[in-house]
Amino acid sequence: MRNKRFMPLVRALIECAQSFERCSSAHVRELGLTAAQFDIIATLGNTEGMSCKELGAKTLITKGTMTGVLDRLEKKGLLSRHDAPDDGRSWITRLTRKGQALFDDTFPAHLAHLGPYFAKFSDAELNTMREQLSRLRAAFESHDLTDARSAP
Amino acid sequence: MRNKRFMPLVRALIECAQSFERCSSAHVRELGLTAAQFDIIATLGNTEGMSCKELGAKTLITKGTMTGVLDRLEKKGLLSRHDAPDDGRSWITRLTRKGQALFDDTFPAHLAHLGPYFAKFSDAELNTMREQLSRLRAAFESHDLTDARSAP
DNA sequence: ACAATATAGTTCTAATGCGAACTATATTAC
DNA sequence: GTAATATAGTTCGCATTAGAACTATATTGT
Repeated sequence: MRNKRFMPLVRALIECAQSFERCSSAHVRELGLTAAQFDIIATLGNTEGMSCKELGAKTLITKGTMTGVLDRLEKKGLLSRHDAPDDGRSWITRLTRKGQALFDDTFPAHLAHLGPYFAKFSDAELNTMREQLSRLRAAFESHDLTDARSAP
Repeated sequence: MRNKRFMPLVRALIECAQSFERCSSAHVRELGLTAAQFDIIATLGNTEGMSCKELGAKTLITKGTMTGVLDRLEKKGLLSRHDAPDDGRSWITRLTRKGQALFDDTFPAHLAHLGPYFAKFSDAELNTMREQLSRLRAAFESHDLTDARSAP
């Protein structure tokens, strides 16, 4: 059957991603934020703000979750929501001055925290891994593996 | 500073893992289970059962979450808990006949569902990726990046 | 213009997910 | 043997996650 040849890779992938999340979020929590909250702050840092949809695409947080995360950040005074100029359904979410200050304080510190974990990997190695993971992801995203599909 | 050279890899890693989770759990949900529940069923399938701790190590579900997942599976009649013979604090969790039947029905089907996503990857490629991911994970797990450690 | 459809965000429910506090049992130190 | 400590599971609080139903606004087809 040879059905299971990919299982060790799957396991390594999931373990690696979880291990990174633990590394990363342990540090982020010390900064007083959750991983999802930090993700939003990091994405909005040094930008003019963006819509909920754009945030969802860049952070991989789904929209149902997004509302709650943004609500809590807004309550903390770290971001604000403004009417989008050209779409009455949409908001522009932007860091407040306090939020931008938090970004300035924590983002470089977070990168500095993560850097050492990658010390043993050359740029070329990081690049190769990135390419392979992208290729694998593309395979996962291909919804029509063998089927023909009717019109969208 | 060259501080951010690893960010594209991190992003690719997280996206790839999430993409896999979506692929996998979309199929699992059709079988009437959540991803965590299926993970437990798959781990217990064809075994004599194991402790909560062992399950946690094999599935990466933390013990705080484990209780709830096992409770729901027990309520569905898919597994049962028995006293551990040599440790009064511990349980042996085992699939019921119904649980084993579910495993037999769904596990091969799940592997068959996932297989095509890896069709374009050779065994050698899968192996290389697995090794690299393991190496990366080992880096994340190394709590002492620069420190010496005392005896265990 | 108007109806059909699509999209942006919100709300809802169920299930994780994590860390911390807690209980009960084991193990160790002395 | 008893106190100190460690471990297995449970419980709790809070945040996140996914998906589905819902509201309000846009877009499209005619």
